[in-house]
Amino acid sequence: MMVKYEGNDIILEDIDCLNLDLTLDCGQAFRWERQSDGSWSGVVKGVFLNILQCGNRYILKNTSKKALDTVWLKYFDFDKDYAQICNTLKQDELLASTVDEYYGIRVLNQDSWEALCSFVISQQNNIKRIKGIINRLCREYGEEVCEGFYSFPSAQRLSELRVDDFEALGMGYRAKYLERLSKDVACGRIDLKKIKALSLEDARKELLNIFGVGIKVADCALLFGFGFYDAFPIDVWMKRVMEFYPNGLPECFNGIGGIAQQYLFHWARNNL
DNA sequence: GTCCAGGCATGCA
DNA sequence: TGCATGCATGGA
Repeated sequence: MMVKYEGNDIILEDIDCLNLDLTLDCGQAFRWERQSDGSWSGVVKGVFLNILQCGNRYILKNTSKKALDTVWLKYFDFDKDYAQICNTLKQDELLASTVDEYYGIRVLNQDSWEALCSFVISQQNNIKRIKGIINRLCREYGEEVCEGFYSFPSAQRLSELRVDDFEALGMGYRAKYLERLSKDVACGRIDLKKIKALSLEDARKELLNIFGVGIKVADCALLFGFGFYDAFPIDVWMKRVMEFYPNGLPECFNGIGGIAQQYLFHWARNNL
């Protein structure tokens, strides 16, 4: 990767395998908004970004080296060798064509608190509605970082709310899950940093103890928010995909199953 | 009107 | 341990 600084903008070049349109709108993150010029705007860890892709050139507008180093390098996982990962995954017959067709999907390194809340909300829900609920949550209880763009509210802030407040955002029966989760994280009964340091197996056990978190939500949180690239969430779409793997998942998925999953999920939603 | 969406908690066997 | 059922909401 090459980094250039032009005024307040930062230009990144020579990045392999990052298609912003696919990555920011494939159901792993729910808060990025596509602008009329084709760029994407969003807030991560309280930091705003507008980013435009022109081929293999990425323009980060009006940002800083500090933001790049502390937030965006990790979020987009620029250190990971995706070319190599994609080659490995293409040993699988189904992924051989799928990876080419949707080349450039990356698994984002999201904030664990935001990811956990997001996927609790996601259960038995569709992506459009999930986005609406999360946006209302941020607008009501987050802080405005840039005009019209809000941070994801902290557990501390959400712990002050009552179940009715969550219901008013349209969360339905998931309101009670968010209410308890916020209070448990705010008071320290659930320690997300500690969970992040555990093994995949132990982290999964911890998440499964949370009210409103089952296997699917736990695996999504582990993959998208806790850095476990081997987590393999199975939702209604992936259940359909699993029929293509009657003998179990191939060996080439080992350690990177979650990335394989993201390509298969996208393929399933477009083809099944 | 019915069915479905990045499912889970609960009760029961 | 495994299975059936209820659950909020809005779009198709």
